[in-house]
Amino acid sequence: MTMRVRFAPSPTGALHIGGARTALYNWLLARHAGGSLVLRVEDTDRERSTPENVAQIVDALGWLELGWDEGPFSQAERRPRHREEIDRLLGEGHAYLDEGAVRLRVPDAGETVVEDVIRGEVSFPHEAIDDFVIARSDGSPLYNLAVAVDDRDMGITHVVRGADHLSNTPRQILILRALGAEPPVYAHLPLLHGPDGKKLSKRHGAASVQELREAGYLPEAVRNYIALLGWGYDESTEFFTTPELVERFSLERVSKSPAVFDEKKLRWMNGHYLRQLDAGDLQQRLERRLDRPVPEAAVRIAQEKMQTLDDFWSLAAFLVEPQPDDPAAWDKVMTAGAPERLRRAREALASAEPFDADAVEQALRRVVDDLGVKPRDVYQPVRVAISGRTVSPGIFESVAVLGRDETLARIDRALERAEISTSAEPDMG
RNA sequence: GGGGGCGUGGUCUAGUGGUUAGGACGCCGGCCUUUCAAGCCGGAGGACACGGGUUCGAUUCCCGUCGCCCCUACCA
Repeated sequence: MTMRVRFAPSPTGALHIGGARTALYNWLLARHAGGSLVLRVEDTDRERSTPENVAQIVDALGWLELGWDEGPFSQAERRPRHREEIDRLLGEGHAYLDEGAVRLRVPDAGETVVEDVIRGEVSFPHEAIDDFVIARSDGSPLYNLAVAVDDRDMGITHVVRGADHLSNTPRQILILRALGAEPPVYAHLPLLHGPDGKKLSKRHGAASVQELREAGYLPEAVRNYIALLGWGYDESTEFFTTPELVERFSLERVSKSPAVFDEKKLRWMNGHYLRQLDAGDLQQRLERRLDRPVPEAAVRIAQEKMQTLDDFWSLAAFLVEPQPDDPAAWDKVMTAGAPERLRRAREALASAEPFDADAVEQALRRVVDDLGVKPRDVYQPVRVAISGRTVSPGIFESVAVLGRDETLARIDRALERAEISTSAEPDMG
């Protein structure tokens, strides 16, 4: 029997990183087994489900490059089908009316056992399960009923979802059995928690896929990172290409304990992916994102220090157009001796030939030697003069990319300012 | 309250009845006679939640306790 899995988000909000991970695991399983992934939108809560949220989820999956084979199906649209089964359950005595609502008859004794791939056998005593409602008094079907009917109708072989559904599973099995169907294989993934240990919610930083995208993360990095939230392959491998993930992922190795989303590690991993991109590709992604052309040379030298796409602008905007000074950077670097060192740097750069990173480096090192100062005493004023900040791509590369004319012009402007501020504060050194 | 799940350094994880408990992020320090969120090197940090067992020996098996989470809705 070929594997059929499903991703069944409820469109009551944006797709969270936890949902994204569930989608990824299902996708990996389907790809690995040559089976199918069904996208089913569980929108039977008409109060909270919105078309905008559905669109957002579809969009997020698209960005993550997690395609599906069938769907998206709307659970709400399958209501007539659910109704049929509810009537059948009623007719066969498996369910009964209670103040208009329909309740499933749950045996008083015994237990229902969930065979979970990740957690083993989990038993639920029937005494702890009430005759639960499967249809509202207006006739509309409820979650557990809809899920059970849909999973069976759609031929789902493996239900892979968050552990928050484990307690609902015996109810779904009870419905399935009353319908005369065999339950699928279940696998309940460990939940994702926020840094405070609580269930992940909007309050926990960049928790939605949209926010991750806006923050400048790469879909391939996000996939790699979330794959590792609840799963590990061996004792040291951290990076997996998507084909490797398809090949190596297995439910048996999924862990049981909840994980916490750590954006710091995602940043690190994203930086690694960013550095592997070829400059042209990165340039295209940046231009699409910033909606403006950016020079390839600037992309090339910024690449080695970026961790997110968003970092590009703060790191290299000065290469695209003049940037205002960061006052703190100015104060820190433009001390009493700075103007003299800047003047010497200007002089050396004026005659550097050709104006490339090597020549710039030689020129500036000569200034350092001649003055007998520390390298940073020369480099930092130059850096602040051209970029306005204490952080930038490599200084020699930055100067070379900026070009001689622009570099000299910016140093001149800095010199003017430095002289004004130095004479205004004669005591400063 | 009832039922269920989970518990390896701050975080993600590997692992086994006998290991110096491995890797990664983060953190700290050094190097790159330049900043740095990059790179390289080094370091601190865990007696594997706690208490009992079983065992020659338990992080690994059993029981209990505690903690956290989930379900217990005419939400999903």
